[in-house]
Amino acid sequence: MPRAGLDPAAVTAAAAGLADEVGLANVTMGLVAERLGVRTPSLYKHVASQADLNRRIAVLALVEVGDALREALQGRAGRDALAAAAHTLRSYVVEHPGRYAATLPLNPEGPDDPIAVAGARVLDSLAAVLAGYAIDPADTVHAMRLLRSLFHGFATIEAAGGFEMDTDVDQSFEWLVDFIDRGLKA
Amino acid sequence: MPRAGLDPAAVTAAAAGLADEVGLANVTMGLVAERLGVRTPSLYKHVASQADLNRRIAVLALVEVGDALREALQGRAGRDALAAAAHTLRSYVVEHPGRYAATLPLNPEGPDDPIAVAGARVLDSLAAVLAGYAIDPADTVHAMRLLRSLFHGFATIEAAGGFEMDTDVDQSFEWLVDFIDRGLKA
DNA sequence: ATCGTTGGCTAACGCCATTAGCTTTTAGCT
DNA sequence: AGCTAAAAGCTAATGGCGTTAGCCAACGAT
Repeated sequence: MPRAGLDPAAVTAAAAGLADEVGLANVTMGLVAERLGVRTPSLYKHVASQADLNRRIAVLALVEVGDALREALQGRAGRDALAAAAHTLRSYVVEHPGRYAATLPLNPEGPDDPIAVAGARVLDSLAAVLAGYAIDPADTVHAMRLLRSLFHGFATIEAAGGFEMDTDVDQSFEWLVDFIDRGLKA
Repeated sequence: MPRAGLDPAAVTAAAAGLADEVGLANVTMGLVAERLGVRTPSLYKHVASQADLNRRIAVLALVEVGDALREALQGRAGRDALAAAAHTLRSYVVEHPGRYAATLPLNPEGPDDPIAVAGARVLDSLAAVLAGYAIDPADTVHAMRLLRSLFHGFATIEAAGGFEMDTDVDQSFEWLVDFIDRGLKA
């Protein structure tokens, strides 16, 4: 029988795709194997465990988010950059809820943990957004946490179907971006 | 052998306590049974399944949060109420991360689903906070979603250890409450 | 052509959720 | 007080999933 020609990246990609389709919690090793046309134990030649696979999905998601943010912020500043970052993050979570969910248990095991590296790149983009506002350097950390908390919370609740659909969620999101923009200018 | 004298509430309470101690994902039926001094299958006389147990934990947490909020908001308004609600929510999540995590998959199966009822009570308290500000009625929905997203996001990231500890998280939280207060006044 | 490495497979183990069916306690009724 | 029926516990068993061990075939380098 011919070989499947897998590698860690291919396994991670398949798992990430499944996570978006059926939810991260329902991504089973058997399901990933089936998707790849392989038997379950074969996966262990490429990833160490299910926990390892989840970490790889998280890194993939953080890298993708980081790239998307960097691209979206090209040449933008101030309110423009804020809106671009906000929409980019929300779109990513809506389109890839499973991948994104894998990033929630942020447990960097060290400073060179790939998850910490990829996470830091995302934070750099958020810092770039804040650079467009005149913020007391002592407050930038707080403003960063504000953005992280708000975007993460909104995306998570939206992905979980936590908002009543009788009022337009897009409209709320625009209102929210505007609210933050006004606040950061003061 | 004497009887254990369990009921759904006791099982739920034990499971919620374990969730706070070992994390919701690690709450196994066997662990709950052991905590209660009972064999695993006996639990099924009181709860239908593990999913049912998780929903009960979520309801418990939402009721507790709702009660805590209502009490904290007694006689307060405006910035005072906002700060009280914020601190109450954060404290609850820090002290009961496992219970709170059970509330994340918000899937109300109907308008009389206990999870929807308990959730609505929490939202009522948030609405009470906003009542202390002069907000265009058309914008209250957006402001509600702002508060939910922000508090939920902050608490979730904090509970996951997602904030670098080199800058005081308490200080960020105060800054954040102040930021929202100023914004809601404009 | 061959040899070692690599990637796939089958078989097997242990843990967990769940169900079936039995036994004993216990509350309510006479 | 004694009886009965439901409720609450137990043991045994099933099926799924993660993981490991050990075997064999494919493939790249010599």
